[in-house]
Amino acid sequence: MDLDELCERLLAHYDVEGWWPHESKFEIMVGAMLTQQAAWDAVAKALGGLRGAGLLDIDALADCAPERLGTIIRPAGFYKQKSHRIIALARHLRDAHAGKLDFLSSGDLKTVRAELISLPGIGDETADAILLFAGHRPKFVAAAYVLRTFDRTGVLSSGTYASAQNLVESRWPDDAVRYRDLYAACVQHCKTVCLTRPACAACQLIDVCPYPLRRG
DNA sequence: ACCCAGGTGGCCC
DNA sequence: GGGCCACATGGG
Repeated sequence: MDLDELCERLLAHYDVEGWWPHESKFEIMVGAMLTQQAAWDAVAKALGGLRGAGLLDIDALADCAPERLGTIIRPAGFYKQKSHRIIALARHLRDAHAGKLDFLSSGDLKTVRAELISLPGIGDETADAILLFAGHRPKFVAAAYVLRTFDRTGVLSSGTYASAQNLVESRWPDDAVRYRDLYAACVQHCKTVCLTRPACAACQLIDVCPYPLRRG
C-alpha cells in the first residue's frame, strides 16, 4: 500500500474532528507538554485542574510555584520535570512575546520551530504539534503511532521521525489540514486496532495491523 | 504483576 | 546517525 491509499483509507474510516479539544492556543501548548508519554484522559484531568485553579493563563502560570503546579498536573505523570518545563514555557511566552501567541502562526516556520525546540521539554514532536494544532502551520507530526502505521502498511519501513515527516510534507506540501487529519487518524487507528484484542472488526486496515506491537 | 501511554534529554558508541 | 535509560502516574 502506498501513502496515498493509506491516507485515503484512514481518512474515510476515522472521524478526526474535534480531536484536540481546547479553549485557547495556550491550552494546546500546555496540553502538548502534558501529553508526552501520557494518556489523554490523564491530561484532561490535569488540564481541568489547571482550569479550575485559573492556571490556564500565561501570567498566572509564569508566577506559579513548581510544587503547586506539580500537585495539580500529577495525574499526567512526570510531574516534577513537566511542572518546571511548563513554567519555563509560560515565562518565555510572557517575557519574549508579551504573552501573545500570534508568533506561532505568523513568524518564519523554521525560525519559530527552532525557538520552540530551544525550550526545555519541547522536542521535535511537541514543537510540531504546537505549530500544527495551535499555529495551524503546515508541519506534520510524525509521532510513534504514525511510524507504526507507516511501518505496518509498508508505506515506510523503519522510518525515523524526520523521514516520515519529510515523506508526508513532500507528498502534500503545505496541506496543514491533511497533516492534522492524517496524524489524528493514525493515532486513532493504533489505539482502536493495534491495542485491541481482538482487533476492531470494522477497521479496513486490520489485515496490516497485527497485535502486539513494539513501542517506538 | 505486568504492559502501555498523543516524548524528551542525557549519555554512549 | 542510532540505542538505551530515567522520568511517574494511572488504566487495562
